[in-house]
Amino acid sequence: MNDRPKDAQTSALARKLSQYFDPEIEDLRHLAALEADARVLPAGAEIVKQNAPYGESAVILEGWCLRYKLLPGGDRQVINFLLPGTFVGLHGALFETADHGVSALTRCRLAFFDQQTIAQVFRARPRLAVAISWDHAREEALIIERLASLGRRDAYERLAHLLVELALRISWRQPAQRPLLLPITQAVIADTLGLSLVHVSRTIQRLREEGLIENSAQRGILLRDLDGLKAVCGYDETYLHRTRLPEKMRKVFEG
Amino acid sequence: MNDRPKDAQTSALARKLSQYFDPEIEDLRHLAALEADARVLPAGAEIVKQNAPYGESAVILEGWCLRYKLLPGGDRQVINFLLPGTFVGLHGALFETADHGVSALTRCRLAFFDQQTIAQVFRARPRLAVAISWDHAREEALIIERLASLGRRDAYERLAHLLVELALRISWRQPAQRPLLLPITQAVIADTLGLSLVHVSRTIQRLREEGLIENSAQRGILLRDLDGLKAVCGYDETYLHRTRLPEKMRKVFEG
DNA sequence: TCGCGATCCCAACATAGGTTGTAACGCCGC
DNA sequence: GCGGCGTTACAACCTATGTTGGGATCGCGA
Repeated sequence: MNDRPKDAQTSALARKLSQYFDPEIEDLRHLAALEADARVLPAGAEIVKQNAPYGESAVILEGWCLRYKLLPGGDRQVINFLLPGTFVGLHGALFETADHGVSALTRCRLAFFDQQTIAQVFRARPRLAVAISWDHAREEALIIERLASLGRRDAYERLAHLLVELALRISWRQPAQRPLLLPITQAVIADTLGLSLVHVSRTIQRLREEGLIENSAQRGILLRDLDGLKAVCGYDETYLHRTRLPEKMRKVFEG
Repeated sequence: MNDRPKDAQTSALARKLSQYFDPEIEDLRHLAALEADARVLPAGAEIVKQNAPYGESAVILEGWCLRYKLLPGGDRQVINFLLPGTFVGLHGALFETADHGVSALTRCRLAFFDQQTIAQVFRARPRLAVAISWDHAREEALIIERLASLGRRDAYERLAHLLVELALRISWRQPAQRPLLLPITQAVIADTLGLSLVHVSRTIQRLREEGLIENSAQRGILLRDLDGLKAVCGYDETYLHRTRLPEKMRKVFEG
């Protein structure tokens, strides 16, 4: 469903939104305006500071970021993983203070823009506003699925589910990429799945013994048997919503 | 901050969005168009069916609804509680199939509208589109806080946190309402907090023994000591975002 | 009036997962 | 080469929570 020719030069943002609709030249021009001010950040850099007033908003051009929440006790709960083409602090800017933080998981390239620019985009291209709402709803679906994981799956299933989800999200963007190596540490996994570091280690060990993953190589986790992992957690990818806007809806919103 | 005079006749939706900005007459007229087709549903009615194509969208006029996800094993994970003034299936309509269900928790009055109508509203009143995005971001913040609860709080704190959150959401809408009686069963709480029914019962008992709550009366849980409950979970209400759009942002988006 | 389903209570037992502690390995700056 | 830091491995023990099973209460429809 996503096999139309793609320009390798296209920005990640445009590529993502074009999963939703066919952007016109004018749309692409406005998206490009958002991506003018690119900066490189090292892994671990803090992009949005929790409990501080919101600063600038940005789009991720390259690399992974992490949204997380710090709790009174000092614990950290990872909310979700942000891949290239994702906004950082777009909707949050509508609030006074940030109720969560965002940091760079890997080395990243981000494009910062001010609110004037995005407001301008919304006014000039209402269909982009709808596309961005659609994208927001899709990101929310990921968070909801994680919620269901924490609530109703055990550590073994949770881990398998997370690994499959990340693998699908990556390989959807870069179908060619092999092997499937995820750039995450066990500490990040623990804070994502609501487990202790030790138990993550135990559970990874189990998956390894069963031949589903491997992590001897370098940093990161190597997925060896994606279908096996899917079977472990009964993976159902409906929530990823890997489809375009239904034709019926398109007519309504484009009309 | 929210003590401007309110017309009791105003719809819940208009009241909610006016926490965000001052609607003009024209805005209210368009919102009213969404609320024309009101229907009453009994408690337990299914509004959105998981795994089925999306049907109509709606706004809640009265009563509480429940968003939930059914997992392969038959477990249910409650996503969040929808109060009057909340949309049902608004963004979901942009997807092909529903990845979660919505049902009426209490007897409800809902106003259904078709996509043509809402698209029309967005075109005619862009500021309403922004207001609705703001509202969406606020609902998402609730889900994220729940995620943090499931990941990093124990049963005792989780329960206290949920009770405080619901109490604040209700009493914000109806400051006068006393006593604070929540219309939820222990089974719903269990499915919300990722606990077993039995453990919810145990934990409620503990809160009762400590004089924080009471549930002898009728159906539901009666909150007796809100500050005590807040202390139990270290409640920080930042994530509720009970503030209006920052002045700076207002200028940008209204300009 | 009876019975039935939903809700809630309670106790005994089982286990998933947390906590603490130790150790090995690779990477990087000095 | 050394030392420190981040990451991972693994074992012993502990506790929060799940499971099972029994029973009480209440509202409501037949």
